[in-house]
Amino acid sequence: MSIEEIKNKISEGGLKFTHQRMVIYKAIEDAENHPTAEKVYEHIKDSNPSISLGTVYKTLDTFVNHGIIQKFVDNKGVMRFDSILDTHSHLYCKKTNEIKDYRNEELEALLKGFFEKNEIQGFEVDEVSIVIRGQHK
Amino acid sequence: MSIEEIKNKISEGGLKFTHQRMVIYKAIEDAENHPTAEKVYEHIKDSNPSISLGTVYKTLDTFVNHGIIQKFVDNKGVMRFDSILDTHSHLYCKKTNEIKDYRNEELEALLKGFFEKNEIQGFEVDEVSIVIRGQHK
DNA sequence: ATCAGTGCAAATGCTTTGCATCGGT
DNA sequence: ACCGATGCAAAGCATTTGCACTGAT
Repeated sequence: MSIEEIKNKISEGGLKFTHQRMVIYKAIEDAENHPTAEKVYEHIKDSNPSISLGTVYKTLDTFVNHGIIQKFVDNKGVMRFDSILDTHSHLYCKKTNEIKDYRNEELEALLKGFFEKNEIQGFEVDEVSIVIRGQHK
Repeated sequence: MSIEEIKNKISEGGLKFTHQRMVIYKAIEDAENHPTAEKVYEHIKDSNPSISLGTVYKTLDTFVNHGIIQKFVDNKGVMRFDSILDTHSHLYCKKTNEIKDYRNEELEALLKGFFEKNEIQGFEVDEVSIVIRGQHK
């Protein structure tokens, strides 16, 4: 995503465009494996030593609340951030603790079909996601 | 589950059978919505004021390591405990933060079939679980 | 009697909060 | 200039750890 596009994305909804937000957004977008707040901080602090960890947390939170990024919890209870907004599944590696995307249209269609046919009584389904645990070969 | 059965379950694998372990196991089994360590402690402390929160944490951890119970992380990053060991999905309620079981054989068969047919390259799948987010009607 | 289990308090790790200062609009 | 964004440090919460004491075998 270009700098202009990121700027527009941040500005939508009345957020101020700042250097910190630019850098933090790029860090999430560049990371291939959904980073923690700490990882984002590690990644940016060498070239931007003045950005504080607190700002990273606040900024990530702001982005999530404005629908700019998503967050979820890993199996250790730590928050992970993701610039991809549409539905996809995650592969959790027991060895390395990495979390990678898994996209499969057939699987998504299968699940969508199932929950359209089978209502859960007394419960309104918003989203369904899959957690695949295992390890890299 | 009877007291004798719980006693056997705990004794298997060389664990000592203690009053604390009995009480903590029963608290998990009785709870309909996967409790946190804190909730287990809340539930037992009136009738067992001498059991400390630290012991609840250690005991739950021991149970998990011996395959007596399971644990998972909720969407706030807090550990939840579950006396049911076989595969099942969870319903997360956005309103109440409750987590309920959802069991559906067709869904489990569907997923099992999918992952038997579709290998994920470079990744060995151990278990697949579904997270259903929504709210009670 | 032995050694695992327990209680308590201190420590840890991740995240949030308060508040004074800074900077984008 | 205004008001939101930032930096820093302190506080908060869930969980873990260390260690002396207790109790099941």
